[in-house]
Amino acid sequence: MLTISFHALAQYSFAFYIFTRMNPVDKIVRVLLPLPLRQLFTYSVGAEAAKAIMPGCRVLVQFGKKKIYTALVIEITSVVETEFELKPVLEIIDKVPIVNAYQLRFWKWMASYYMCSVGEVYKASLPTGLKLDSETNLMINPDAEAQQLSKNETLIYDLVDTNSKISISDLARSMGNLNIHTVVRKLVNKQILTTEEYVKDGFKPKLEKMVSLHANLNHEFKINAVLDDLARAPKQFQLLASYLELSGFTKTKTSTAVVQKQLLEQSRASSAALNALVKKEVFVVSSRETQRLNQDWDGNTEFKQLSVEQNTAYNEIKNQFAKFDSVLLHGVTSSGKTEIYIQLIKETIEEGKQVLYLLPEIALTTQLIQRLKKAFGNKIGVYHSKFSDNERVETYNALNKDPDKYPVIIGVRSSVFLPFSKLGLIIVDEEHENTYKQYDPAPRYNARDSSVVLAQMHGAKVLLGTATPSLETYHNVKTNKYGLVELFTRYSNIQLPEIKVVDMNRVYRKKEQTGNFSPLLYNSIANALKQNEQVILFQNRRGFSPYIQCNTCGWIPYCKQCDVSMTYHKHFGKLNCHYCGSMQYMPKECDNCASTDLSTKGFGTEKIEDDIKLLFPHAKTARLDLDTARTRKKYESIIHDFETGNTNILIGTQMVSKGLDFDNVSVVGIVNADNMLSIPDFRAWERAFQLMAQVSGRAGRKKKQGLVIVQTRDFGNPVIQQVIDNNYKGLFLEQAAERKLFRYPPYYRLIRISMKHRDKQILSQAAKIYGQQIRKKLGARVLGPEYPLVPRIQNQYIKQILIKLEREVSVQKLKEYLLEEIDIIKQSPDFKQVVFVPDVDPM
DNA sequence: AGCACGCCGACT
DNA sequence: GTCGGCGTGCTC
Repeated sequence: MLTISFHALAQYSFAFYIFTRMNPVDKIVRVLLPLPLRQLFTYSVGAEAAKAIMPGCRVLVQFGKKKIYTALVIEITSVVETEFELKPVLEIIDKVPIVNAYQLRFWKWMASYYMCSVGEVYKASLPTGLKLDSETNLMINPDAEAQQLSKNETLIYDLVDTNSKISISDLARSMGNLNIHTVVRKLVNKQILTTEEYVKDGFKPKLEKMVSLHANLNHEFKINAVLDDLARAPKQFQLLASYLELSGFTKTKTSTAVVQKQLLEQSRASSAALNALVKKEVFVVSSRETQRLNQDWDGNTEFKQLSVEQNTAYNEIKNQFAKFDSVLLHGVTSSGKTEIYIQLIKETIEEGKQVLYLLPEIALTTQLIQRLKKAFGNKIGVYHSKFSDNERVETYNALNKDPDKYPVIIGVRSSVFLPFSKLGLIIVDEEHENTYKQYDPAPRYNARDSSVVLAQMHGAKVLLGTATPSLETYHNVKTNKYGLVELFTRYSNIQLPEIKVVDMNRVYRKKEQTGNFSPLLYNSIANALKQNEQVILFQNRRGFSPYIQCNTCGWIPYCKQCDVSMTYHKHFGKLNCHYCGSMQYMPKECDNCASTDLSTKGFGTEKIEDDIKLLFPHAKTARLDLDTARTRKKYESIIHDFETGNTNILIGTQMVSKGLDFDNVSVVGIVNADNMLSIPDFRAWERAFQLMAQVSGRAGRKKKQGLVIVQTRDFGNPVIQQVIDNNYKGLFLEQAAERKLFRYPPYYRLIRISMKHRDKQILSQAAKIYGQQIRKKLGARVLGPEYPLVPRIQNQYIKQILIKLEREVSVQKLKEYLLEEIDIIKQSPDFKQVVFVPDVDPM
């Protein structure tokens, strides 16, 4: 099976070579490089060494003048003669393949569907620790002769001198990312600097010290003699006694090695005492490889009894799986979908198959992992970008070596790349989430859609779960591609919250507002606090205010590199561009008219927290957004504080809407629904519905109905009514009709091609010509080119072309055609540096 | 992607 | 006249 699939990948033909010169080598390998290049490359390898290589193994190769990359072997063949000398494989990293045939097939599909190279997929697939690449280090040549240096040369010389050894990338960073290559090359040519190519260390296994008895102590009487000798050294005596206990010697009379850390803890002895015993030849200390990953489960597993409704849904899912490969589980928030998943997972792993449980990036909470650990203990592997890279390598390797080590993987979108060999079930939880789509860098894949394909390759089933399905998925249900199971009762009869809408136009007209709060929201918060209940406030915008403005002349500060207004962050006292991340100080006066009358406009989470602190000085508040929860630890501690009641009011962006269960939240406030509804995107209303429905789902307690307050100036908006009525089907029908009319997904496929260049004119020209060219073939399916909402990011102008394709059109040939046309445009000298970025099924 | 080669304008 | 910036093309 392996060979067949690898051949399928060998889309790159050998005819490329003209065999002119005899250049016999023992064996050659064709390898894949982690680069956006569409070919494989050939390296030579000695016949003896070649025996150790298999397709799917990594090798180190030099590519270009300097760089060393981790390439992946695709094919091993006999000698051919090439017109140029082949470079040799520098090192064979793996004895056993670390990429299997399923993965390669999946990569190939992904590259062609998402219009990128297989190398780019390869790069995205392996955790960084498995892709060693080289850096160039610079050092001073001690024998260099003194000579006159230019300004930049001196600067670089000094930097290398003070660091004694510095990598080119570090040097470039300290020089402000200037073009340093030319200067460095000159210094190397003058023999002032020397270079050294070194391969960065990748994965390092974690070592653990183990203590065992010295070989001399092979009889119980000898041990007893030692114990007698130690009568006057109580710590050492205690150590040995503890050892005998821990190693099981006391019971079995045979001893095994014991973890040093554990031994020291148990005996409360110091390492000095241990060293003394090593010296006396009582103990021997050795190291062994250990896991970084928590294996702390006590082995007890626990399965909750399914409720009647859950059980019905569970059986229904199984029925549907008999007819469909993919099934949507449409269940309201708190309907207990997780318990159903657990049941299905249990069954799948009992059949000896693997399960992949996908979650959107942000929702990967301790809450859910704990619940699954309770059911499956150490059978669960977690794969998450906020785990350290070494931990991810461990999970990858473990899965590759032993498919039964972690039969259940919980992970974010990139876990579709793990080395599965016998998937039985993929669960895509919160399937509507847009974090399943990667935007940058390539591959711009959607993990939800990709897992349907991945499952097909393994003959596995896919369960998509959500309270608010994406239109795409629901459409697939309607057209009989996916099965459907509905679950509309909440677990343990928690009532759905009551949703009240406040007309903010009216509130502002009557000047009834307190800060940004209507009387209803204000009073409800006050009430909840009085009852010792918790409040969640949702505002889909971070920072203090989205922009500031001069009250005299209307001037608004914009980012210098992007055409977008700067967001004010009070905490840093700075203006921040949310597109390129650049910061600048809050201006004291207007740049245009020097007036000092500047005011903040609009509001974000930071402003709301500020207001709340003023209005409810005794309430403990926390903010959950990208600024406060940059790391997993910070995110978890904010959630933990709220769970345990340490904070009363949680203010946040969409982060607060993700699959969290709190049981003391009585009020949820959607502070401003309008900025969700007014986004100029065809998915805006769908997204607004999803967000509001998900946030609302956080309200409600066991015995008390929760209250959701939606503040809006767009009182009559149908989406708001649909949220109030919890009317998903209404939303679907209305939105679907519009999508059909305006030719959008799910009825049409979209491909968006973004073009970027520093020069506005050149960009417009290239975009126009490309548009005209493909319009010849595609006609009115091509829209644009147009400037996007933010037409310039980091000094690059951007134009976009949108292609709307009927579902029936065979897309594969068309994608190839689109790429060919890009190549043609880029042949023209003027447009060589225009960057084309194709995005299939954009979000 | 990343790196070297080569063309061309700015400044001793 | 040289130095350093940036565009062009190739990498087994």
